[in-house]
Amino acid sequence: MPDKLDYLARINLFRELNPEELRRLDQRTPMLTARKGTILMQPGDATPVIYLLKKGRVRLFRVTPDGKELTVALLGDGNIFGETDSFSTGSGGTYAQALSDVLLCALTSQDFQELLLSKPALSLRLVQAMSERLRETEELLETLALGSVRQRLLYLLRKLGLAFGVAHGEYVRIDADLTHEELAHMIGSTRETVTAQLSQLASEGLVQTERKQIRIRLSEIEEQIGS
DNA sequence: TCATTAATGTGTT
DNA sequence: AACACATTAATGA
Repeated sequence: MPDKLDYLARINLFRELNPEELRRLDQRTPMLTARKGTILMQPGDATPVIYLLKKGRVRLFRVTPDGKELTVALLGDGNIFGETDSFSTGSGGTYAQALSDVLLCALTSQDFQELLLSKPALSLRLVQAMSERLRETEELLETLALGSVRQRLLYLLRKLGLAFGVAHGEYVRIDADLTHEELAHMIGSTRETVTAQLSQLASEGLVQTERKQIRIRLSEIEEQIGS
């Protein structure tokens, strides 16, 4: 089954674990829940922890010097995030916020290292996923630096369509409950501008929008990006 | 149902 | 892009 939650390189470590191993992991790691909106991690947190996201959605974001937020990644079930000396999913200065109620495992970096040693396939997968994340980050950087808001939004919609898309007749529905504001945070723009650009795109027939729902014509958007 | 909050739409600077 | 404000949908007491 294709992975629906693959935005900015999902690292699904659970996929590499069999049920017994998962059970063992559950037993030795504190499980915690947090409600929607909670900041799970922020720069300067004393305890280096690796989190495994068991259920829910989390966004990683950074704050620019002038106080604006830039979303760096959306994570779904099975993702990992955190900062330690030996491993980092961000580049320092990264916040993590729950976008839904979430269920997490907290691992110390020691636990995490032991886990990787006991299961080499995990390390391999981690390297692959992090390489992919790096590649996507470079691509994102280029688009953010060079593109118009329209270009950036189209780029984002394509990516979201590929990651969260569900076929919906002529359209692909982006199944991620994103608000215009959240979209703006992902492309370094503002809520109003995203709203306006989306209605522009809608008038061109490239997208259809409803509150917290967007459907896109993926292939036509890809054409637009190419040209 | 009513009141409040969240999301979106739009015009002005 | 920032701001103000209007409209509409969702939430929840």
